Amino acid sequence: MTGDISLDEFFKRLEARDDIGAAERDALRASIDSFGHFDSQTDLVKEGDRPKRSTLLLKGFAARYKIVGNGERQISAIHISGDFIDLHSFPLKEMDHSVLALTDCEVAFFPHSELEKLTANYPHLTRMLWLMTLLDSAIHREWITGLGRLSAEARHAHLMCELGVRLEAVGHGKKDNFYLPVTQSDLADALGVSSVHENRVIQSLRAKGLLAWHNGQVTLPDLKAIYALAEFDDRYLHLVKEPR
Amino acid sequence: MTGDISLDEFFKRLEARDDIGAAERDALRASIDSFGHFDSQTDLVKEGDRPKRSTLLLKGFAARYKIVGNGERQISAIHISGDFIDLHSFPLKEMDHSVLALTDCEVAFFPHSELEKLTANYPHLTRMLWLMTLLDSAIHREWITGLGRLSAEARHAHLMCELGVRLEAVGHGKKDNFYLPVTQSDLADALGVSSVHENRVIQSLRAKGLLAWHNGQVTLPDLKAIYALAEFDDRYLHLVKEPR
DNA sequence: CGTCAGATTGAGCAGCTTCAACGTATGTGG
DNA sequence: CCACATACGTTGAAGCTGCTCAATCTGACG
Repeated sequence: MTGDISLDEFFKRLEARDDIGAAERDALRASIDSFGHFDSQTDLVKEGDRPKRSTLLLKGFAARYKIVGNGERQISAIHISGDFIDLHSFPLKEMDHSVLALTDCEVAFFPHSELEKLTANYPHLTRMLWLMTLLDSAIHREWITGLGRLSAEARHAHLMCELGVRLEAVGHGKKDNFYLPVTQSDLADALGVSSVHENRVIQSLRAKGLLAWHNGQVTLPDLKAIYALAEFDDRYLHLVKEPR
Repeated sequence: MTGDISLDEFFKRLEARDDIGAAERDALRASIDSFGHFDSQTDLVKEGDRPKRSTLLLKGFAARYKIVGNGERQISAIHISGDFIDLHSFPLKEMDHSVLALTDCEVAFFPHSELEKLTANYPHLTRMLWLMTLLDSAIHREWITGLGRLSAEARHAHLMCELGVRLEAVGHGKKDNFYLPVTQSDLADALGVSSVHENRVIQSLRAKGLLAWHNGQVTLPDLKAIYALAEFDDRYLHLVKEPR
């Protein structure tokens, strides 16, 4: 089962922000309790859960979401390989939202008891894990800005730009060309629009020559133009390697 | 200058989630470098800054915000007494947004070098500081859900409910009655609407008997009804005292 | 009394929703 | 291999939410 499984993307994500020593890598690997698989469209964790472990996404796509009163869904984050999907449940204890597998997912489980040992013995590594949750927070703020002040078209464009950069940073595809096997409905729920309108937004971007999307393969033919339309600046992703 | 200044609200905010020992309190107090004041409408930190210290808000209201291309502003968080406004700049290093004083503000500064010592010597306290940033994150997610899937009226109601609970938790007013000296424009920028529409939303809530607001004093005459309209459930604020 | 920030009002318009239908690809059981 | 089911994508038309522009009102303050 563990044959193919690697922490490559996770280490890349960390290394993109600061050096991680061999001892720290070993400590991280030793903190893993087990590996797991989730089928597409199943929940990895549910709102109200009190997980005793945190889940690192090794392979696949997942989304944090909440359901509102009328049954509509809002996605607050899309996670890719190398992302911890619920590291925050370690200090927070109770989940205030659910996480759904958008595709089949491979994961690694880190028991909170092991994470607690890390916080006692590896201060720098603790700050790096803290940092990982702060990156989620930075992305949340960017989404809030988009939802409040940008058009649906700009928001869609922005999400494509963001995913391109994040995927490239963990070695999956390029900024302007990557695999994104999710539905228009999923994207609509992330962007806060109806699936009908999301479809029209995509058509509009296609017509402008800013987006191609076939069989889950996204291409952004004119990066400069789509960055401008989306008002995208990747600084909020903090892809700067420095002592932390 | 330090005469009136106390960390009461901050300790209340922490104690609402877990016990903080005397040694931990002392360590926190000892980590303070200096105190400061900011006039209303001035920036406490600016996007792009690389602060060498983190700022704890002791008194007043502040807002994190970004400006978009057409000059519009989106507020992504409203902070009250006892909130760290840029604790995330400790691991993140660079600010990806600015923070504005909505009123006159009193603050305490924690140099990052001191925070680093805390992470080396006080693992539990470190997790509590981490927790403080994760609460911001939880609020961000709730705002995303509102911006994406609730009406402007429900969002306004939700924000009032949230601020009531948060203010009561640090000893400022009651859930249904508190002081909020900000403008309708500020709220509009937090809720992602125009100030004209925000004014109409407020009038509608007043007409329904769900909101009174004079001279900055907010009253929610029918908590149950406004919670229902806002779909407000305070679990995302994690006001549960337990070992962390 | 003039000034200014903030609040309020009206009218017309744009973005997005809703409802409903239809298209298209893939898979499945008989 | 066909009949059917299912999921996803696409299209049209009507309507609502919230925006823009512009004017007016109000209270605080010098």
